Amino acid sequence: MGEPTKLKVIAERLNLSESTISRALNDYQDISSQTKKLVREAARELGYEPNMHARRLASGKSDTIGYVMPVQDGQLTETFLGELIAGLATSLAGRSWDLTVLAPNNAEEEMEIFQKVARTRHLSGLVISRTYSDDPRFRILRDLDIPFVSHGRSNDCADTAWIDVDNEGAFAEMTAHLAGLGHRHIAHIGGPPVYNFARQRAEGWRRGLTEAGLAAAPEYGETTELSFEGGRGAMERLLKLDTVPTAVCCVSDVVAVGAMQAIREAGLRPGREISVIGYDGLDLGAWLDPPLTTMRQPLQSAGRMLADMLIKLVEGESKPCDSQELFRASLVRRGTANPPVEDWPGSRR
Amino acid sequence: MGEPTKLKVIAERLNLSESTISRALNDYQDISSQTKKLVREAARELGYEPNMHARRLASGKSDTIGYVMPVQDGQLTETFLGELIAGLATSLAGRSWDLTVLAPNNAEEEMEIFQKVARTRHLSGLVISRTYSDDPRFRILRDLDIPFVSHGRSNDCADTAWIDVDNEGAFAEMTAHLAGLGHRHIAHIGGPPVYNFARQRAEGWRRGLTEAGLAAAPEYGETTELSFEGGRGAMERLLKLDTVPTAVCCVSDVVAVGAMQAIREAGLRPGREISVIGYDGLDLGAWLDPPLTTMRQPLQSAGRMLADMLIKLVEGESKPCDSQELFRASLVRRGTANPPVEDWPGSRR
DNA sequence: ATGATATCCGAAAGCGTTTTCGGTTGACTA
DNA sequence: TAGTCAACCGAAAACGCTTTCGGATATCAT
Repeated sequence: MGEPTKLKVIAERLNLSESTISRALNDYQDISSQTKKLVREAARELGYEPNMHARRLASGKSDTIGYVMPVQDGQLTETFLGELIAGLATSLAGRSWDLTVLAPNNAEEEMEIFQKVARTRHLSGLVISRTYSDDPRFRILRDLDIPFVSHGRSNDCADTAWIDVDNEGAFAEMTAHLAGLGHRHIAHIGGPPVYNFARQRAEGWRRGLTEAGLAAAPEYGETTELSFEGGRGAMERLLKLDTVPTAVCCVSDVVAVGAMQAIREAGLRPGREISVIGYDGLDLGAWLDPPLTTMRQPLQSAGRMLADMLIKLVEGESKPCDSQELFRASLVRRGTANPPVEDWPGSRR
Repeated sequence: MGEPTKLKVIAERLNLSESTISRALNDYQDISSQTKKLVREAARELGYEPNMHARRLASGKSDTIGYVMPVQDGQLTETFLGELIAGLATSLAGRSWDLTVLAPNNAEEEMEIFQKVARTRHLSGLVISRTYSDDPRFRILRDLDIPFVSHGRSNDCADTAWIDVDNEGAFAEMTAHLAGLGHRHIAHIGGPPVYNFARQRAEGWRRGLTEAGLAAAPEYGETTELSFEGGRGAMERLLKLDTVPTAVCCVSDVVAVGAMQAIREAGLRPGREISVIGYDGLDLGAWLDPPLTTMRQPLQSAGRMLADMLIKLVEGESKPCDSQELFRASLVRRGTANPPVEDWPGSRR
């Protein structure tokens, strides 16, 4: 109730000037620690909260970063968005920065947002996600001189800031796990190679094969949409091959669930005749029968880390190329990855 | 590159005063339409974007609303957060308002946020979600005189703005559907009654029963956490009853999936011996075997509507009690709701 | 005592808008 | 022709803070 207290009333109450109050609160070095204490107490008593618009106008800083939501081509956004945004917001709130969310509906709108940010500088930096192998945003944001960090890499990220999971390592490990169980016919259902993570995961699968001394048959490298139907369709194709694989590495849990369905529809059982491993660590995988073996990446902390990185970039405390962090994903053993069964495919092999 | 153009340069270029430029761009009535056109053209040519901090300071408005994320007690947030936030953001962007996300870690922090918003008015309004039956936030926000809309109702929402789905109607319909299929023993696995939607859904189930001329046996009204394990546990209890229900209405899809698992573990098949209907319309339900019958609510537009409502409230164009919108959920027929099987439970009944 | 140095604080000029108020035109009425 | 009234625009004061610069006082060595 009543007017919010501003610097002026604190100044009058303490018989000091507004500028002194301001500098005291901002911990300037040329204010005696005694007056600082006085000012801080008075500010607390009076319930002072700085007017952020005035502050931002005067200082030229915005203390705000923007999270650019993935363009809504699919609806693959669901899972991690909540956690990521929450992580960003809490980390920023700790330093009394703000998070604003941008939701471009297409690449064009996204570009307009970038342009506007570049002109007005009303956002100090951006977080982008869902990166493409060939992602023009990296170049553009660099050219526009907008500080940014990406959740995921691209071809063009050598000297930008990013965090990512070691997709290739994860899929190499996944493949090794299957090979270790005795599988010799290990296929891969990958995602559209425009996504950088899809390309990396396919690469990891190939590396895993060669490291296990197995050949990467080209017909075992399927590619499909990141959806249930995509996974099912790809698996159906694999099931028609002369030598049906006994194990499949899937680019995502959702795709893996689709693959499982196709396996069931072929009269087989996932985890017996054909092992399946997914990726994402979604809870829903555990609810299936049998529960889906998968790999989980640390997502809860990703938001926080992105925020911290970006703030440091904005404040000039670090350089983009020093802000690159690779996480490892870890195998979650559930029910769909087992040794191959002896008597199958039987007559066909 | 270079300095962003401000009012001054437009003024100098057109030999007009800054104030005229400002009023022309803001479509004041006391500027001739001719100069307005001139000004607008010049502004476009020069790539003018108003400095929002200056604007907000001068006007005293913030043109920003805050979305308060649900406190992270569980992780039930996942599904709808992305869509909701996207809806909010796009709708706001259309009017060049901003969306900032607040992520309190507990009720205390949430309260601090409210206090701060009340003092500084740096956010023009708030959107809250995940409402409780007994939700103190409604009173507090009203007392603090902060414009807000809620996604979900509460006991105390008679004269506040909200949008919600007709939970009671949905579960009455769901129950009627099962009764129409011939079921006479219809149970309900509900959520914690602190959540208003959980209470409403339980109520809808009861109403559906009485409208179908069936009695609501108290032991058929289960209550549990909103999780897979919760659903499984509740279903296990129902399976131990003397008269096992032949159909179950579940408060959410996730709970329903848990219930299906319990049914399977009992050697029965969901959709045959025991029908199951969930709620939320999650995609994952369609991936199960058999696919889960459920009810879907319109979520994609909820964000947009919340934003529109709140803006109108802030601008004084409407009153809270006139901003109440009830959506209907619609049945998604899939595989788990069928007529009861004749010969079951057989000997036990 | 004299200057040199620190230490602390006030004055004042911004930051880029918005918005009120009054003044200048010209047209229109009487 | 004088007066009235719109229509249109400029001047100037906010909005609440930050930040530079210089001035005052006190401290110290010379």
